[in-house]
Amino acid sequence: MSPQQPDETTARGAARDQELREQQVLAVLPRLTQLGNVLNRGRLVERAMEATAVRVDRPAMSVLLMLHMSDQPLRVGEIATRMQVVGPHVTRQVNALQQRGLIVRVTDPEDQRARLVEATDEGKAAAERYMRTLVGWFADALAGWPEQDRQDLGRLLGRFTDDLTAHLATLDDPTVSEG
Amino acid sequence: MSPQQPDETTARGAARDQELREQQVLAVLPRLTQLGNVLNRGRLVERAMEATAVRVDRPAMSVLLMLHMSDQPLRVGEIATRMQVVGPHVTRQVNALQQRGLIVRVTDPEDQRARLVEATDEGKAAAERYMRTLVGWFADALAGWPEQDRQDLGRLLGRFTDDLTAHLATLDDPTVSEG
DNA sequence: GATTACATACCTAACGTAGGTATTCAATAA
DNA sequence: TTATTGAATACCTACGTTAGGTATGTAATC
Repeated sequence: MSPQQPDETTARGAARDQELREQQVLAVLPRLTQLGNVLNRGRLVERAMEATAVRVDRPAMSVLLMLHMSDQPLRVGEIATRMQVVGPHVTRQVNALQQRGLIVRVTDPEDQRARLVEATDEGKAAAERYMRTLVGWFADALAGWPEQDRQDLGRLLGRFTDDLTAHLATLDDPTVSEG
Repeated sequence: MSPQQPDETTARGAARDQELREQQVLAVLPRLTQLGNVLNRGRLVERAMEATAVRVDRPAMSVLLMLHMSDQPLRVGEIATRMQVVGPHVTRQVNALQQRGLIVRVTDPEDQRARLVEATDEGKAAAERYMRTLVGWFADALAGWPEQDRQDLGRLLGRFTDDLTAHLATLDDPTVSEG
């Protein structure tokens, strides 16, 4: 600790700060793993579908939700982009949803190569029920939290995701600087 | 808003509070999805293995990390429990790690039904390199954060995971009350 | 004619389930 | 006390399922 400068601006201070961050990350990493386990292997989606009598599989529900949140018909490619998956994956799910009558495909009048995917009334109702159930569960889990903590969680989680995404991008492409 | 009581204790206040929570959850859910995508499909694990010249697949690395963090040999069943997976899955990964010389299996002298899995020197070094790389990335991503935010993220993420796990458990088994 | 938007067919990774073998434990018979 | 035997435990092997990706074909557009 230099007597001239605050600790953080000295070389030793920066090193100690980095070490502190690494300690904190070491504590957070298992939490992230655990959270992933709860969300994926806890069959959260499957249980919500059971509770709301919607019987499609997980990625299909994901497509249906995407449509529901967009409030307008979407192209297959647009759905794929928003879900960050490749086209054929969406095509499969759209096929399944169509067979169950939850969506319809119409050729885009503006470009006949493209298909517009739109939820049917039944599809919209199913998505709405499903989402209410899921959101209700999460909201209940947070019911005992102080308002400030709930706000902070949303804020920090969002920033964390963004910063992590940005930082990982720089590992691939070092010409991009992180704002 | 009753003039007699603070809003939160009235029926209308509680309903509004619930609605507020649901709004906040609606904002958080996409973030969780996005975070899951970054962590899983961002091939984070694969890239860290590439960077540290460890070439096993993801679940195998997960087993190796588990061993590394325990600082002592573990049984196959114990690894499975800690990873929240079934035994055969661990067996597969242990087989792969053994073939690459990163771990050894020895019969547990205290119970010859069981196998103790222990990292070799090479395995320990690989796990250490891998973890340093990964933790470094996360720590760098959080480098610009105020110290308070980093602390809060760890705290809230941990509590969120715990509360969510507990709440989901009550959905299966309503006899359990949530502390 | 080149490109775009989608569909179809096939492949892979990360699990899970089913069922088998080797070892231990606990109860009973000799 | 020792031998026996049924049940439980710990693991392994084989196979199925799910959520994605890759490669390639076809129709519409530029």
